[in-house]
Amino acid sequence: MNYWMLKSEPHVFSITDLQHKKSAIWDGVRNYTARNFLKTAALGDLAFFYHSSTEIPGVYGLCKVTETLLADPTQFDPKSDYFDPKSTRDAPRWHTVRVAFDALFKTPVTLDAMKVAFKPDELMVVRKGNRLSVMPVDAAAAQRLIAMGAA
DNA sequence: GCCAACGTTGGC
DNA sequence: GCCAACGTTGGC
Repeated sequence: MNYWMLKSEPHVFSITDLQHKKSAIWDGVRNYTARNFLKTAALGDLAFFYHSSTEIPGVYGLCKVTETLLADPTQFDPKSDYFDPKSTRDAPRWHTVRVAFDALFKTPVTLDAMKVAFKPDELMVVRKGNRLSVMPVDAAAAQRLIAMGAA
């Protein structure tokens, strides 16, 4: 099983939004590196839900991959901010996953806390200049994050 | 294929 | 709102 970190701006879509919806397609990823990571996600993978561009950025909980290799529907929608005129139904450019709400962290793991707890080579999100919205998390770091969130 | 200009992300 | 650190675009 793989672990991921998924970034979202909470004023657009937050983990409590996901909690209410139960599950959601992770749409709007328009970066090839991030998409390529999403394409390797497998059923049952666990993802850390990261709130970005907010007062206290950090991981607020967990979700789980329940469907893989979905064509992101927003790429076909001319009214969507994520519309991609170069994408066709036959050859979609943007694939993503569906995630289901799993848990809220008892204690959110803030970016500040992650910077203290992890070296840059241990966790991508604390690397300088990192802007990826989808990142892999290795098993050791994942276990530590889960422990920090549950404490 | 190079690279300048431009756009975006996201912390601060 | 600023700006660093990217990624993308398009002329050549």
